[in-house]
Amino acid sequence: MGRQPCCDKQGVKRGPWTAEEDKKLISFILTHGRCCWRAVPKLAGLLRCGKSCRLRWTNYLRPDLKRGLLSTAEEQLVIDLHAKLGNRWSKIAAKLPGRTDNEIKNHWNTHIKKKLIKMGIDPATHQPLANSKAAISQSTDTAESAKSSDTREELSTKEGSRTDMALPTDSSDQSSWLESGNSASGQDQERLMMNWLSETDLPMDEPWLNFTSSNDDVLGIVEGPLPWDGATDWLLDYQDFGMSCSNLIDNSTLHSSDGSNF
DNA sequence: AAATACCACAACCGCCAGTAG
DNA sequence: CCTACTGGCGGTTGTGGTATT
Repeated sequence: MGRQPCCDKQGVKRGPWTAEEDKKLISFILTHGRCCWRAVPKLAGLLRCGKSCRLRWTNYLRPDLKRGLLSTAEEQLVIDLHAKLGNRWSKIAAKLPGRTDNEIKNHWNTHIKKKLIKMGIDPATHQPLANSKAAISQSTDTAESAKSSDTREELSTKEGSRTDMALPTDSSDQSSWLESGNSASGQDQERLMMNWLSETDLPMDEPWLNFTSSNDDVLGIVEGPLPWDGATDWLLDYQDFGMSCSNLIDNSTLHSSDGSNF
């Protein structure tokens, strides 16, 4: 039988995405919706494999993504869900709007795991570790966690007030926020997007022109440092719409062939 | 100031499930 | 039922940035 690789590795670019590649991918998906990922790189003029495009989109470019550290509420939710679901990161991520499985997985491995161990809780079973000595030996094993995680926890506590902005602390607010998907209604989103596109005159074809943002942090969705440089600040405006991709796809001229959801 | 260690997270890899033909 | 193919998932790695020595 044998399985074909997702792409032939020859002539396929790997490694970090450039701002220009991001723009191409976003522009393509905004104008055409999400068709089969295998075809995306060719149609969008990218030297990437489809899988790489899909990952980049779902983990990084999707406009409905929240960025920044997980709030304490989100963190607690992750712990609870992990206790029930285990390492089913995509299922966990589905309960945290604006968060990706990759992001949660990373956060689990780098922060939560250490915290739990330090608290004497086995992150795998969520049961108390056999004894405190084991806990201590394990925690020393995990990156001398006491040394650094203390300071980080302080930091994260401090930053909690900042990151909490992304998730309303009031539970009723939160539920409505969750239901709404932290976004405008579908029609509004589309209208906003089209207005924005016309106003900003975002080039849909190459060459990519300078496009700078003057409005950073409108809805508090975009937080923390973004990996792209100033030349791609336009993404901030783009993300600020908090729009849902599915609406775009539903209304796009080119319908998704697989019909799957985000 | 330079070297080294450590951390966070973006990206990749390999596998699996679903499905069309 | 079988095969080929795609999208998605979870584990792992690579790399850039930051802290420490």
